Amino acid sequence: MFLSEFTENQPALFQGVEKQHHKKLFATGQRIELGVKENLFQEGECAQKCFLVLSGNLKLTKLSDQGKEIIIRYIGPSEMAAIISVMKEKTYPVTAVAIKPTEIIAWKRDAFRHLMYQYPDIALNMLDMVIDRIGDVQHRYFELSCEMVEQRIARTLIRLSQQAGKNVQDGIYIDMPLTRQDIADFCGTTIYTASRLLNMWQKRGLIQCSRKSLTIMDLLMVIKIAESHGEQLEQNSYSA
Amino acid sequence: MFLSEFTENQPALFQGVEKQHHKKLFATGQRIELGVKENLFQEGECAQKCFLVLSGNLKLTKLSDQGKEIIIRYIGPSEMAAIISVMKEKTYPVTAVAIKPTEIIAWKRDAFRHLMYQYPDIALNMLDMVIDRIGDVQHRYFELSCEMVEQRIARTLIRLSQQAGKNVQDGIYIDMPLTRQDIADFCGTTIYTASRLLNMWQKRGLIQCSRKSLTIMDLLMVIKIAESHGEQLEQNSYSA
DNA sequence: CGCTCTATTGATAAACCTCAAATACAGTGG
DNA sequence: CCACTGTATTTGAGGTTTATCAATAGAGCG
Repeated sequence: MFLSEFTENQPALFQGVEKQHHKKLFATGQRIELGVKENLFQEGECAQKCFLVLSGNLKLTKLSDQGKEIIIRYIGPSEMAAIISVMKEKTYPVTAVAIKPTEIIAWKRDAFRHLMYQYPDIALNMLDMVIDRIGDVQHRYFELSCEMVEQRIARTLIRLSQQAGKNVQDGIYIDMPLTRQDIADFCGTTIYTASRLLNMWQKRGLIQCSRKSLTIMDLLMVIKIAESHGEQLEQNSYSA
Repeated sequence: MFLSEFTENQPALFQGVEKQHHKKLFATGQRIELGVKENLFQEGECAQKCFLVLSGNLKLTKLSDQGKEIIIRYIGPSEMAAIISVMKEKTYPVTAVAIKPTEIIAWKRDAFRHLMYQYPDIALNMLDMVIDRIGDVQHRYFELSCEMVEQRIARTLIRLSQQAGKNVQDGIYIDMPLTRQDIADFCGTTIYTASRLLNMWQKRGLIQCSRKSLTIMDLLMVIKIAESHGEQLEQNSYSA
């Protein structure tokens, strides 16, 4: 984790950081238009901020021209977002939605830039983080480009389980409120296809899902599907 | 452009940079496995490098498990690549192919990291650059997710014309050797579909293409296709 | 002028989206 | 606790886009 690492190594530096941030709490469902200058946390004076999630989860989404919502990623505790606000003048249309009560701290653009100038460690940490991000997006680009829906949904489940999975008696429970629409939007398919596949997997005992919960019972099998090179495992997916 | 900006503002700093880089020339078709430690520019001692293109063009690609090639991006003069090598220990499987004779300068991992520590401007410039990159990938992720092949190919042409376009008498000539396969790989379709569409556009006078050259005659119309919300302009694409 | 590699073109089929309709569910107020 | 209502999900049928396959044609090269 970026910040804690940093603060552990150099507690003195964090004093300065501490002074310049703002704490905020968002209720479930609350939306923050990251792209709108005047709207970022409702503080007109200096809206260009980046932030760190302390607790809860945010969903970062973007709306296409045709009204289709795409989920960029989910972020949870210890993850940062909106670094772009710090580096770029121009705004860009991304929305963050709290899917749980979420606590964040934010830095103003100039304060954060100043910090990075003053303490190159911060800049390098940011760079490191942003490069991880590129890896992620690029990987998902690949999946979309090469893989079939079945594999992509499987990967989505794996991804979610890595980020918000909790070991429970009968598998890995994904501790986030997710709709079918969310899952579909996260891997570039439709709610219908997602529904069909999830139900099939449930029948086969791979997962256990209801409206509000999702548990992976057989992770190995899900991984197998994600990594199958497109060939059908067992029966045809769309039959039965 | 990152480096020139930097050198103009602080010529003294560049002296240090100058000393620590390596110049290399690649012939057309030469491949560089960026992911293989021992192979990056054939200098085993310290393979983790990032580089800047001085002249020519490189194609950055990644091979999928199923053998499908995906083009990550093309880079030309003044663009950097492989920053990931500087920030991450782990290697990752990307290949750069020179599609023209290409001259680059490279920095060793440690040298570049040191530079960034010493001169935060460099780190911030890198951060800025990497964030631009995220924007690009993310945008292409969107396109793949929401748009039809026709629009994506149109966007690819626009993108290429922005990067390597030269104004000529009858349009914008794209100054890069591109095969149909390249165009297909760049926007996530097949050579067949790309061929069909390009030929159709040629018949309609939008572009002029042969095996080795590609000229956009009617950029406005290409933009219109790229931004059409999926509805057919004129006849059905696959007929005629 | 054969040989190889790339491009074209037609036919076919697969994957998946779209639409419509039915059903299940969660929350709410009585 | 139950009926009610609005939303989320499921499911089927049909259609579209685009990949795949196969075969041919063309370009460049020694």
